[in-house]
Amino acid sequence: MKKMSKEEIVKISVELFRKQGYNRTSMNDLALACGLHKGSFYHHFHSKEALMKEVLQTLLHYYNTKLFSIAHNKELLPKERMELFFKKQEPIFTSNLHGCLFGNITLETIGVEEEFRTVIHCFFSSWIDAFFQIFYDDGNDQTAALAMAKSSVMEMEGALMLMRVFNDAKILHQACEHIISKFNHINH
Amino acid sequence: MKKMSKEEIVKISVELFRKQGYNRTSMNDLALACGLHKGSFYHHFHSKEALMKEVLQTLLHYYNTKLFSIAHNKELLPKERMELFFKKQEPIFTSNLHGCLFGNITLETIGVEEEFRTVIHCFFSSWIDAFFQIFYDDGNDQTAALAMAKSSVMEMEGALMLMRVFNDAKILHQACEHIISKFNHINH
Amino acid sequence: MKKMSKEEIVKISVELFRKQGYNRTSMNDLALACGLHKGSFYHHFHSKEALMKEVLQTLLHYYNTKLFSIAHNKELLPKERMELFFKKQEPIFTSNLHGCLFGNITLETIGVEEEFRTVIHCFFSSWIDAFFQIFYDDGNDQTAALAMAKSSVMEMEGALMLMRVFNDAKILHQACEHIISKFNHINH
Amino acid sequence: MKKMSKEEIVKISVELFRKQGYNRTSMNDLALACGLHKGSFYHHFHSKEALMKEVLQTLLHYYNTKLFSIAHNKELLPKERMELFFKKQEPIFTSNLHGCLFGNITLETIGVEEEFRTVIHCFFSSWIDAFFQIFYDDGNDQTAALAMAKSSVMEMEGALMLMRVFNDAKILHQACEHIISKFNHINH
DNA sequence: AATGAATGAGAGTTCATTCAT
DNA sequence: TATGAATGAACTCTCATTCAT
Repeated sequence: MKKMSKEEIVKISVELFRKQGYNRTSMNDLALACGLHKGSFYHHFHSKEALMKEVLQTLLHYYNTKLFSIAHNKELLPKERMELFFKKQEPIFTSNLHGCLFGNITLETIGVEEEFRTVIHCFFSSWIDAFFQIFYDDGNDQTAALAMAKSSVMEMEGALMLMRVFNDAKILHQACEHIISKFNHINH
Repeated sequence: MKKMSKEEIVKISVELFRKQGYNRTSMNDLALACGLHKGSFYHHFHSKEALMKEVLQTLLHYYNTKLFSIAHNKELLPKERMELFFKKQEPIFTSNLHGCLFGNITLETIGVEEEFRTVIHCFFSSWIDAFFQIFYDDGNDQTAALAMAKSSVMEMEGALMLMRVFNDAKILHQACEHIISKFNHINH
Repeated sequence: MKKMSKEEIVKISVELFRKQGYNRTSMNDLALACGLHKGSFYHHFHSKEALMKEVLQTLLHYYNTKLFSIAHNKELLPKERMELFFKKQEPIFTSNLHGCLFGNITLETIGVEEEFRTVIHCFFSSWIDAFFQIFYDDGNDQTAALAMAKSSVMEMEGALMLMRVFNDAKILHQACEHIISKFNHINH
Repeated sequence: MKKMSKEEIVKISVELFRKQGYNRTSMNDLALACGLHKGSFYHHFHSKEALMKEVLQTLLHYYNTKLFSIAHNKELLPKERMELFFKKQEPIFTSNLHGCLFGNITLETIGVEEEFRTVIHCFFSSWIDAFFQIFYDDGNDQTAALAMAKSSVMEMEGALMLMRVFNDAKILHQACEHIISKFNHINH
């Protein structure tokens, strides 16, 4: 009788969904990975969809508090915040070369599963907001900062895709450096 | 009795896979969309995987000849080539806001279905090659041109992702403009 | 909800396979005969082939312990052992005139399904071994005893075939008597 | 455009059915083996069952005229007839170690496909009749000759089964020799 | 005749979900 | 709360058969 907390299940589920995607990960896969039986899963989550939603919300909360919050830390210079952001993000996204769960499941689900759209939307909005803050504080005007934020998020998600295609974590690293290179030198 | 050619089936399949992804598109979905019976599909393709491979290869060939080839057209200025590329690509990628099939299925399948990796790999390599040619001809040195090419492809794939998340084709358009803005003014 | 144990399922499956053969018995047939749903079968056996293997192995074990073991019972005269063997075997093989599962599926599967060959091989080897022991103990030398054992097994399998063709259980009975008639009179 | 006569198709079908059995041999398998397309098959035979019936009838006729007829050739001694029978039969039954079509499909179909029972019945009756004739002419009384005939056919069918299980054509050969050894020495 | 496309039933299998114990 | 058995829908795929060309 293994007692599993919701948190542990969510943690393990993140990893499986991140690797295999939403549809190719069965409830059985998840249960086995948790050392539970399929049926036991339904004591914690009443459906696969509900589990996924909780997974995404937990992850969003984690990103908000651990990563995106860095952008608002006025004790650091904008460039320093970005560097810290990259430093903290890299081990998460490159682990096992499986990328970012949100990115991974966005294109798989967005055309079919409306239920995830809201969380996904929030995730990307928060990320863009975070980068916007950094670029704005770096002296760019609002429109410029927003454009830079969006384009940086895009570049990172694109980098995560190419990283998995080419099996090469350096691709993500270089994208980060490219973004860093956009910062004003005046500030330093 | 409706007669369907492989080409027609592939065309219709592209659209369904593009919208719904690989796993959520069943052989039945595809058959119905073609006005055929489930079993009739296997007259043309011996498995779903084989169909998908043919879909991807056909599409890759299409991109190579219709889009990526533009990059090597020396009769146009580099920037003009890029503009033509964007002009031709936009209606394809934005139609129904379903994005780019390759991008859409990459993150869904790459961790599980090894069989598609090669075509996907080719697609991204060809795209990067094409952009490299343009940036190189625009006067950038090899390393710079390659970096610009990669980062542009990433930005576009990221833009396609955000386009679908935010239901807004403008996002892709702006990414294109952002890339165009990187061109040297000297050439013009 | 009807609960079915593996053993019960195997028992029922033996009967169906014995009557209809391997290929003409569908998972649906088996499920219905067990009062289960097609899909429920896969809770117990992960494939039809796996089910069949278990069926054959269970049956082989049954034959080894209940029938072939008689051959080694030194408390009985060789001829008595053979008579006991025939007495015990007859109700099994003649029930519903469906013959012997191993014999029935050997010629159906041996040219196509390599997976069953090993168990089938074991079955016939064990049977020949058993008869060899009896004939050897009856005073025949090794080569003679082996030849008699083989030819008796062949005659019985042939009899089982003709029994089903002619719908007549007597055919098997006569084959048994014919084999009994080979025993030395000296022992008695 | 390959023109195939019914005879050629039947010949090829015998081989496939002999190896793979009835149910595991698809119309497609047969068509391909004949260098035809599935659809073309139905110009010659209106169903798989009809094809099989014709295959069995053709084969029965072949056996009747080429093999079983030997038994009635009064110019030869009974034992010589049996020897000739075995000589002619052996290459047919041992080729590719696939055995005898009738034997191979009897146990697969007899419990399910009533349509083949009659031909199968005829085949075995003819065979037993032939052997009966030989043993009767060898000086055995009617009941003895019939018993010997039956038991010889059984032994041969059993030998064919074991031959395939043990991948060893010698098994059939030894069964033939065993049968030959039953002949009266007085006649020779 | 031969072809190639379509049919439709059904096979084996997977899977999210339910529920008695 | 955990288990293990059952469910039923859906999925991929096979196959005998049909039929216009």
